[in-house]
Amino acid sequence: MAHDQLSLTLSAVADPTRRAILARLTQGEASVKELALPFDMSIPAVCKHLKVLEGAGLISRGRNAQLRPCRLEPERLREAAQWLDGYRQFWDESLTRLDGLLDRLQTADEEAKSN
Amino acid sequence: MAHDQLSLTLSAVADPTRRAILARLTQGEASVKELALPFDMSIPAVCKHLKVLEGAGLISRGRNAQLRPCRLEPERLREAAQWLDGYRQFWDESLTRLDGLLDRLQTADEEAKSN
DNA sequence: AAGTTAGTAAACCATATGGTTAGGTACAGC
DNA sequence: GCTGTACCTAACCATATGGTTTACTAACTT
Repeated sequence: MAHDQLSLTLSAVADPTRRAILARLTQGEASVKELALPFDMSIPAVCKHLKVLEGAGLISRGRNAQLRPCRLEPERLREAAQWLDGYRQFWDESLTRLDGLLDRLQTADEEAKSN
Repeated sequence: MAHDQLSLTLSAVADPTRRAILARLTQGEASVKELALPFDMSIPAVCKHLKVLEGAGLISRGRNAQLRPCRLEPERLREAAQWLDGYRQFWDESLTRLDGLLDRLQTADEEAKSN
């Protein structure tokens, strides 16, 4: 739908089947059949997921006889991670605020004990 | 569709309108009207995006008279960033391989010069 | 040459998504 | 109590998504 690269990457990776495929590919190249094995779904369905991943640039495909092995292409994941990094300060911030709250609670607790 | 938390987070964030809303909310709380302003789309459409973001736990909503202010909730973004971190080694690895390649090219170049 | 294996393409289907308009609810201010 | 503002719901529509089955192509095997 939206076809900017980041949206492409994120929506590709928003599907658990496709994330599992990526996880498998961290172990090394794999054929379509190998990739399909763990899933309770038809080979063409897996093919479609691979097309989505390839379209997002998250995998690339080779050729070896009648096999078309898939390989992980991590660059676009790096870009997505960079986008998320822009928000890191906000969860760090809430941790800081939580720490502050815990500090105040502890102080209050110690004051209560000392009374 | 897939309703595990990570899929919810990633598909919420896969839409550029919703990412823009999140970006706006890093500046602080905002009303629906304020959030809708930059977009060339109806208020109900923005409302739907807010529902998706809220459903994914990426924002929370308050109440102030007839306003229903939205506030960023970064925790789920942190979880998504953690998932992506699992792949960090792979883009680091390709950088390492690229570095190695550049090293070899440079060495070859220097050898060529010295001949 | 015939058969088998790996993968893709096409047609189809159900449901999800992202938008619209029209109409409703809740609160504030005169 | 009426009016305007802010927001939400409902109904609808077009397109996207995720799956199926069936049929095809390409390459290896015998």
